[in-house]
Amino acid sequence: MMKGPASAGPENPGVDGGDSRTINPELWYACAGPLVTLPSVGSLVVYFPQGHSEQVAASMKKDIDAHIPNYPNLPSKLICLLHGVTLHADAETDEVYAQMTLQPINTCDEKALLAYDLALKTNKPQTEFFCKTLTASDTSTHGGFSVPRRAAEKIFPPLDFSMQTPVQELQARDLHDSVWTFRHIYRGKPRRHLLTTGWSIFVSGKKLLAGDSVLFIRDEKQQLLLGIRRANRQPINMSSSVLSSDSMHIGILAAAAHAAANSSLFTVFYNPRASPSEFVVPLAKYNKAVYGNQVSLGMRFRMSFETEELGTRRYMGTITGISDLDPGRWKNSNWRNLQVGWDESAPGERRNRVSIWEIEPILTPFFICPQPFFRTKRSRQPGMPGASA
Amino acid sequence: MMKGPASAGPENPGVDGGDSRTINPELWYACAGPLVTLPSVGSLVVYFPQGHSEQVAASMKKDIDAHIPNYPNLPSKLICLLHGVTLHADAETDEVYAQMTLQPINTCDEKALLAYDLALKTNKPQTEFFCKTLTASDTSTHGGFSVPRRAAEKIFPPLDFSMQTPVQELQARDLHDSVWTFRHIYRGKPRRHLLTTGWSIFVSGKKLLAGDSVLFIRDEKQQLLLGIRRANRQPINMSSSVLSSDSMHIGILAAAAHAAANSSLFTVFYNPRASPSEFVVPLAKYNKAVYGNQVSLGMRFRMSFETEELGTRRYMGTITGISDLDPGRWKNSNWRNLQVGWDESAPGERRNRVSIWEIEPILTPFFICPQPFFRTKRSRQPGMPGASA
DNA sequence: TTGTCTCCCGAAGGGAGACAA
DNA sequence: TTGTCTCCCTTCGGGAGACAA
Repeated sequence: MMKGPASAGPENPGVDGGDSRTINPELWYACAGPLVTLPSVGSLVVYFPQGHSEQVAASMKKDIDAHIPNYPNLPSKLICLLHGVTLHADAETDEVYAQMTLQPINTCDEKALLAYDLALKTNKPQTEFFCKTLTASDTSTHGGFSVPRRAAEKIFPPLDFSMQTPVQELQARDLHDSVWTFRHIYRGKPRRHLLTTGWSIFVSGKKLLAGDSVLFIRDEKQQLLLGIRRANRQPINMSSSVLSSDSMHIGILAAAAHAAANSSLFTVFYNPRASPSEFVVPLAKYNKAVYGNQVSLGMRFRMSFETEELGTRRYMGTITGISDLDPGRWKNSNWRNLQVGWDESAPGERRNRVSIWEIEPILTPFFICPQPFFRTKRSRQPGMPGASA
Repeated sequence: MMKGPASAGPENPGVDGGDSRTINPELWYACAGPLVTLPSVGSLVVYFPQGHSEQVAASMKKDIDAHIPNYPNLPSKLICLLHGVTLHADAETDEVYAQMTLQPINTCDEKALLAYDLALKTNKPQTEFFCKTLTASDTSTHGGFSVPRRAAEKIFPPLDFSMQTPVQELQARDLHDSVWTFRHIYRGKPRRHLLTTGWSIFVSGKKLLAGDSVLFIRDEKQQLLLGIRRANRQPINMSSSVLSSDSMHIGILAAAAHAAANSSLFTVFYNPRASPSEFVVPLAKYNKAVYGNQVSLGMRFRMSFETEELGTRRYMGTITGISDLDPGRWKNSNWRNLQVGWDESAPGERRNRVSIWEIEPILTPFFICPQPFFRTKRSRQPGMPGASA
């Protein structure tokens, strides 16, 4: 058994510590999942304090307490200029998250805002990759990783098949720029691709379990990148010995309120896998959804969900109600104000409340708002931003 | 090798998850260290937002950013009623911390407050314990833990010395109420006490390194308790993928300000080992120190520090300056407003700024304020709480 | 095509006394 | 009294093909 020059464990060229250096965006997006996009720097976005609060609550496994003070000056949504986005990965868990710097802007010029319809360029890189959910054998202490044939052929450098048992050494970088080395061998009867030496160190290093997934990417420079996605979406983390959850929630609201009052910058962390809370939405996407669609009770729609193996699938549903999620605190918010039912029973947790920009309404010719009394009660003037903005 | 019924690892009877159940106070205090006391529930305390902020900054390894808004309505100290104290330990690291529920009280009746001089009952339990700093051999993969003779005799149940090699099984509970089982044997030539089977599982489970300490307590019910204290006081934790450090600081200040404005409850976490920031001080202790002593430049004092092995030692120093730590944000605060020099060079990090209630002034008959011009500039009226309260 | 088993053999590590600081 | 070493022997677990789903 030949050990690499740096013996066991990953080799980390960058001075990491946290993860404050540049993270490979391809890998970040691959780990984040097919549905995650981030708004472009310099674009306008809508920030929902309510959604932000929800994400923190999900991360803390704790409901928002009732005794958080109201911030009457903080609207349920803030139009912001997105000053910066940096990609990160948790040093412990590799969980991906993004830091965004936002600046609330004056919303007096509503016309200009409505006209804001920048092309939603998806700057998600498209690259060759494969993703495999780990089997019990893959994570067992006996033996290595069984590489799916097509995956090995598509992603890994070709082996020298003139050898009796073709072998090579693979190097792949993870989100922290740590290099992991694997022995890639083609052996057995019948022949198959395996990763042997180096694999178990990776599994234990990342604390992977059967059911978790690994993904390999080959980037444009023919370098291998390596990411993980954990199966159990249990809110991994902390009951935080540092800050009470009250203080956290207050911190979010007060920081946003302060920034709104002064048009100053504030910073949020967006954690795409912690909870389905895309609380920073491109203004163009928001406008298109809110002013482009007539939503009504009974309306049918499609919505994309992530599958295993990094694909997407669309499920059909029906709008069963339109109401504020938290009428006390966040009145007239568009945040998840649609109650929905689903045609199929849920693969994982299907949500029973969504926001309008998450769905694709199906406007059949025979089903354009036939029941006027189903319309939302507060008749919304088309062409006006929501009441509380 | 006889495995316990529950095979490897600790047995955890309580449904832990976090640590929300009752933590053994003796063990908590032992792990917290000899200098840590917590104010009594129902007593009055002084809360320093500045100190709280400092602790969070230390936990985040991040300085307080300049662009945190000022909270002009938030004084540098709040007199609070302490409604509740619960003891906790971090599920990951066993780091001890306390959650305190505070209620700011109206400070109009200053006379009553000054009169407040409840006896500072130290409710720290005093129990039999021993603490040993782990050697390289203790933490090596080969062999177990060498128990100091006196420690074994004082704390462990007596062995049956009629046996040729006396052996017994020990069970000890940690802060999470997990039970760890060890084989305690008296063998070797010359004879010594050792913990063998079970020890390495404990070391790896708690991620102990040479230099860390373990402590065993025998409580009044003759049960063994087991705690750890880590050597490297590196701020262990998180660059937090949940909340920006700005939001955290704002959260602290806004939560305190909101509670102060409404005389409502708020919650803080006090982490005695994260940083020397005792930011919740019994009012009696505060009053005694602030109004009982005349502090002057050049004044000599003693101050207690923790030694290894859970003892205390007092070091001598001299007051070299009296000034606000952060004159911009927290004017006229008593929080660490004394600059000090030390007679001996520091064992670990000796602090160069302390608060008056942390020191014991030495009032020599020949050294009672001989230099009037050394007095603090804003002549403090004795009998008046600090200007900003 | 690939997940699991079992077998083989080398590495890791627990548990003992020796020895010395 | 106790920290480190070394030796012994068990256990663990990487790495191979067998075999079956």
